[in-house]
Amino acid sequence: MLLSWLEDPNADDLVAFLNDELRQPGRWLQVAGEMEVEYHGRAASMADAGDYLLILKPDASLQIHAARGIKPLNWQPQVDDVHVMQDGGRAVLHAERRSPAEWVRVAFLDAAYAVAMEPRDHGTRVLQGSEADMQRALAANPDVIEEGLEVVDVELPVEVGGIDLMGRDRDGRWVVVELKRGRATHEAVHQLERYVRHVRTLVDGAVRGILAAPAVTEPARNQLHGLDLEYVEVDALPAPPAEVEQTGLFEPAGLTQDVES
Amino acid sequence: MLLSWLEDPNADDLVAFLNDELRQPGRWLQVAGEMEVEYHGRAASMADAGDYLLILKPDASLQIHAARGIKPLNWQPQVDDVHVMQDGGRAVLHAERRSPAEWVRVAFLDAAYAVAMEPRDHGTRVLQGSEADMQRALAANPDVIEEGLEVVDVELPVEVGGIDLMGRDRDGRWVVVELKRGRATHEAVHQLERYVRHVRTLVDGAVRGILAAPAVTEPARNQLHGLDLEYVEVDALPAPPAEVEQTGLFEPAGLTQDVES
DNA sequence: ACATGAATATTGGAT
DNA sequence: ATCCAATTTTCATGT
Repeated sequence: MLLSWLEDPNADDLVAFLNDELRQPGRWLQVAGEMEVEYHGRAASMADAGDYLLILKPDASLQIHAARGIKPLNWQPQVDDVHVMQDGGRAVLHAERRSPAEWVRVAFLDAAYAVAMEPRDHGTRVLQGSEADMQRALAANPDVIEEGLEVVDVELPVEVGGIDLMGRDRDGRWVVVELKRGRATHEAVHQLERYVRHVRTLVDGAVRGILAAPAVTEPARNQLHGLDLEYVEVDALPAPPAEVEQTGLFEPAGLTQDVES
Repeated sequence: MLLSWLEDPNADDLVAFLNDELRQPGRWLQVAGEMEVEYHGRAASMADAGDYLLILKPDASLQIHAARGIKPLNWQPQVDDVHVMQDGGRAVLHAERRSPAEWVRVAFLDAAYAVAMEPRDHGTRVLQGSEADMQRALAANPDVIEEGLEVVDVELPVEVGGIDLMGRDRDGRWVVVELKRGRATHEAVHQLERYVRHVRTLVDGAVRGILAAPAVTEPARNQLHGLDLEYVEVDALPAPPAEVEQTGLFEPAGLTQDVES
């Protein structure tokens, strides 16, 4: 991964560097240091001077991270125009998005470093344990939900939304199944209730509603019972996550380190 | 912002560097280069070798970014333990979280650089235009929703959830108001319908339901009408976002640059 | 620790 | 372009 970089640049050098690099396609930039950040658009925010990390990716997404949290302090999923200029002796970056109309302005008070990378094509990524995976697995093997259950439809669109699994139990009753990959809340119960109520207007005979999830919140479980709906415990992942000790691969040869919290 | 850094380190140097820096509290680390990333926990994922950016913040949050998108490829909001070690000639970082049990493993195939920063205390940040702001503004000035509306309660907890605004109109009828800071969808309509239905079981007389948002999706609007509920357009931000041209502050002295997409 | 609901949610898919 | 639903959602705020 080619890269060029600047340490502790002054405003002139930083402006020149950024303008230079932004002219090249495919660049991935990072600038760290003391900044002020302002945003106007879907909301509006203003951050006083602080030490932040600005990331500008080759896909023209921008994010500014503070020293804590997963989520950026400010961001823009798609930057349509970016300008870098000098303003009052400071390097200033202005990123604009057309739709929705919004902009982020970063004033660099004291840049610690700036890096421009040129990443090669990234590798592929596979993810297991999504709700779609669950749906596929359960559609192929409905017995996990209930002995004798037959799946008739998957992601069946009805007026009030999409029914995850539609089936018939061993007694021929219709069964509406709502899936959640995580702990199901009362929202999931409301969804299921809506679907069941809707299906009851469409078909004759009994209609059962089953919430299938690895866990339910206590209030949700109570609501379920009150509405005469059912809960079945279903895991999102086929196998439980392997522990470090179980794999045996990652025994620390280096230092064992507890992270500060 | 103090920092130390390494360019194009070999496995030994990277392991030593990371172990060294992780021992210090308050460090903010970034490592860029070719990596393999594996995750097991709430889900499971595996990313082939690719150019990524790993960020380990002083609050013990970890994220690994690919060259596109706002969201990281992998992350961990709270790392309880990290180990850095050598494995088959590669530097390997293993980050573990206890609850929920999950881990991320990063194998560095070709690190381009590693930086350790020590950020000072960050500045303060103010955000305008949240739903809470909307709620406050409308509670203080309900005429924006409707002439003569009187707000009786804010965030009123009822069995089926929390009612954003509860009021009475000029004719003394109860009014349930559901707020959305963005475009309201059919989910908001369902929420409002639930609240209105519930309130009707609690009080005598007519109960109106109003969805207050800057916009509604077309299906949601149709559902509203079908349920005899109402929509009022309300902006989340007091003033529209200022354009670059309007401020006059950010005229590019530097290069005007269109970002590649 | 658990539950709840907002978020500049982002992201991918369907229409 | 719009709408919809999942997300390892994260995050703040209650209880």
